[in-house]
Amino acid sequence: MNNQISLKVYNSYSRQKEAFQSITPGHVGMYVCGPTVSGESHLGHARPYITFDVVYRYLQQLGYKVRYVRNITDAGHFEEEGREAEDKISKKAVLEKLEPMELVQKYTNLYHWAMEQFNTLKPSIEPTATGHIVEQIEMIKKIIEAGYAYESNGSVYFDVKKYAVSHDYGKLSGRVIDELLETTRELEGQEEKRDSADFALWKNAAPEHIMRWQSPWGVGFPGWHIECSAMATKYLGAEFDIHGGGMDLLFPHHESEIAQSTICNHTAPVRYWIHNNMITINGRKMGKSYNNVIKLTELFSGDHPELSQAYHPMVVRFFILQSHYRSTLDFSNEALQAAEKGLKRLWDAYEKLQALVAEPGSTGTDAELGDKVKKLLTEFDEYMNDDFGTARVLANMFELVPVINSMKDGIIAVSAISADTLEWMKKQMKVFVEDIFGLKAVNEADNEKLKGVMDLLIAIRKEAKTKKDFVTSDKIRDELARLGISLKDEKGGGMSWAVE
RNA sequence: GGUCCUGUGGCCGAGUGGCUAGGCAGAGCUCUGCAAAAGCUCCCACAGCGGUUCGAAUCCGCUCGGGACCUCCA
Repeated sequence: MNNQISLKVYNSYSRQKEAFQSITPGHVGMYVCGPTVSGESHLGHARPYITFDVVYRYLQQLGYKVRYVRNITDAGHFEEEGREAEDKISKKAVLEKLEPMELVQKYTNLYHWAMEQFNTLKPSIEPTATGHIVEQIEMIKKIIEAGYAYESNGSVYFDVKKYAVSHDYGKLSGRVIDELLETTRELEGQEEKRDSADFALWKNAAPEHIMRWQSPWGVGFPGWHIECSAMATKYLGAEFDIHGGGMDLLFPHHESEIAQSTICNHTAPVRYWIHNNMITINGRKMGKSYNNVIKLTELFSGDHPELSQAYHPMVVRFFILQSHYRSTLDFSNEALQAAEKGLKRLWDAYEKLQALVAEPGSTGTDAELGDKVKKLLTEFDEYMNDDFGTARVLANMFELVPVINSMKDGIIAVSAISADTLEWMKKQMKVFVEDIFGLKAVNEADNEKLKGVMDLLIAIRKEAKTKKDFVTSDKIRDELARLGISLKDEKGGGMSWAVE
């Protein structure tokens, strides 16, 4: 609990790191913008979910009871405001000859599957937009009553100009309201708005719309910002601690959320806005409009022209953790392959560490080494508390790797560090590697039968080696390698194996 | 065009006034029947030009390059 007071997070709203203090002591409310399930998730989507998964895990590690709300946008927003009276989901449903909800279900399932591959924890609540139409309508009503929204031709718009008179519209995204008001766009349907900066709370639905609901303003569907405001308010209250999402949502999505919720609830909704940066490919943001999307299914199977091989979900997770969440992260095969090897090295050492046994009562024969280890371990907490510095923690872990390997190989005696330090290292590594970073073994290896077979093969190979029958010993190792099982001789005559 | 971010060694990426980041790749050595793994050592970078400072990759200015948002977007 001591760490709770030293956590600092970068708040996009103030543009600086702030000491984190939850509204309700011991509790944290966190809302993260979830996926629009009108298509498959891609590598770019993986970043926020893994980033905020680590935030979620870390807050819990600090002793907070966290309510983590991550929505599913299944209501389909219009393609481009006012231009096409057609929502994404209904459009694609026609193409694929599926019911809208069937399509939504398909991609929701796929998304859940991918999240499971990444070993992300499930959110506390995963509300859907279609399940909260009533709440959204109620919220819009309140905004109209307050005088900050108006109805126009069956649609409802938020009055940005009026809001800006008394509120700081544009602060989060660094927008200047006058400039926004000047922006003139020749868009169809724009005449419904009093001002081009206004945004839709409710859109009247053209007859071809499949997803449509009855409202006080006629048949239509909710605007694309209101669902988050409505669901966050419902499950986290008028004011809550953390709102997360990608930086590309800063404007207009999150800016609009602030405006809506502020009018409706008479308070700014969010204490800490946290935004992750983009994953780029060849220096360019990954996104549909750039035609450079690598879907998660493709990433895991290697089936994409940009990919020279398949990448395991844990490799991707590790790759993302190796950079700071607020920096752009550039995808390349080289970088992913480096991550793959790095993760293997780290994980191997991690497993070796857990198998080390301390000498009871040992106080450590190498004080310098002991101090170094303790310093590296202490910094885990320090770095995480400094705006979730996962990359720096990993760097420290890699500094521990040679120490661990040397102990395993007997180059350094286990007793070089005290029993207490070793125990702490084992525990601290476990907490960070598994509990906070959410990493797990890449290969699902060991079942009992395979283990039995391997024990047998190892025994035969040992015998052969003793007899200098290297033909047999090499045959065993080489044939296993062909099957994807690596067998390694170790110092002291032992052998270890792993499924690659 | 406006707003903002950014430019680190072969590649990826931390860091941010003085102290080796780290990973991957590469070179050498040790260990080893061979191999793999592992250990040790080397490769010591911060776009360019000025300025501030005892001292700058880190602060300021300019130049050049890259990017994000301003429209759906993680």
